[in-house]
Amino acid sequence: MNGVANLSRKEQVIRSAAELFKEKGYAASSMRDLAQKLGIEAASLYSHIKSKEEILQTLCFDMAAEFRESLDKVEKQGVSASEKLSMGIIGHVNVMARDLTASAVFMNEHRHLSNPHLRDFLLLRINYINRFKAIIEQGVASGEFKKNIDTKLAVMTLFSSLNWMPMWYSPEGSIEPKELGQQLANMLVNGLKQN
Amino acid sequence: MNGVANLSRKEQVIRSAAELFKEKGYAASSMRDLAQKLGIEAASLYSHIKSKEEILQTLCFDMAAEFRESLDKVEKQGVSASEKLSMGIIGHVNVMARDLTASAVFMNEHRHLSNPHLRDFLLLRINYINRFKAIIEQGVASGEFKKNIDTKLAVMTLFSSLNWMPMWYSPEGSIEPKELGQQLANMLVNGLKQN
DNA sequence: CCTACCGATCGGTAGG
DNA sequence: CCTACCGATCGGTAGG
Repeated sequence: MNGVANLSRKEQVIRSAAELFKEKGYAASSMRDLAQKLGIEAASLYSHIKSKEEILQTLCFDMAAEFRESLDKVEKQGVSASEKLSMGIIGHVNVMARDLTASAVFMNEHRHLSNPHLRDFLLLRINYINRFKAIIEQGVASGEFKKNIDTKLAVMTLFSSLNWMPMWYSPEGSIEPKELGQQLANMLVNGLKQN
Repeated sequence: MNGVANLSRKEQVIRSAAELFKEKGYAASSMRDLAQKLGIEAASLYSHIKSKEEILQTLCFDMAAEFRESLDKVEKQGVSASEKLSMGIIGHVNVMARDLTASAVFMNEHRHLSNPHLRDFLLLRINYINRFKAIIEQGVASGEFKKNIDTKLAVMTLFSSLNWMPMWYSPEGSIEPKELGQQLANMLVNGLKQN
């Protein structure tokens, strides 16, 4: 009946759940914990959501959609592979920085999705990774990147670095999201060593 | 009474538990799941272990000790900072490759330790990370690494890359542990770009 | 959003 | 290593 208020309350539930899932993990977070965070009874949660897993699905697939949109824009740019890779990294970091809590859940808790959701999620993820891999391969083909790199290893290393970020990064610290993305891109593309 | 047989059986329990914890996560793994894997009743597990958490403690602190020993050896070498960093990375990868299952648990499930174990674990980890950070700082001071890198960011990126490895690496694949360590070290120190 | 409640499952113990 | 069992907690429903 009250669509707007319901939506807003549902978003509060999802937000609180994300914080809880990030902190304790999905499986160790109980609906009673979540209710307590919101100051209501556990049974009352079910007027806003259908199930515990529905919350996880929302968090995971919403993040996946944002990552995809970010990469869509980058692929349209007519720039070199190394620039494209940098832009992809910066875009990925920006999406994460917009919601570090949901990003952490996306990365660490997706395995608790049941099928067919888990399967769908993993397909989205492998697709996203392969699009980055293609950019690296273009860079190898064009001579921008080293010929002897293992592109699968390179792309997995890249994603590892990016995906752990929500676990340690705090926007209150010295470095801002925009600069973080640029530093990360620079480090992964150019390495630590003085040329 | 039968010390050797007991120890061996206990190790089987811990090994199976590690596989389960890696696959489903600690909180979502039940002692009944574990018992089933071993073909015994859940209650029988408790003649080999004191509690579910004792298994997690064993896995986490044994891995932590191996990482520490590996880094001890590297620090004794009288080599340049970039060589030391490469050796540290290769050593870390070697330790992980020796037991990918325990490594995954070490990385993903340590947060389920209760205090004071969790606190102790986090102290060990921050100490290990700071030793790597010191190597990077030496490299910056000596001019081997770029002056403008954020060393905290660099070390967190390094560990992110390393720590996700057990999640995607399979020794049955094309690349062997030794080469994986070298490629990883090369990528992080020198970057992807052609010099 | 609440009270009252359900069946299932949890980690673990007693006693052999 | 087993049978038998415990109190606690789980996700979720009925009915208001």
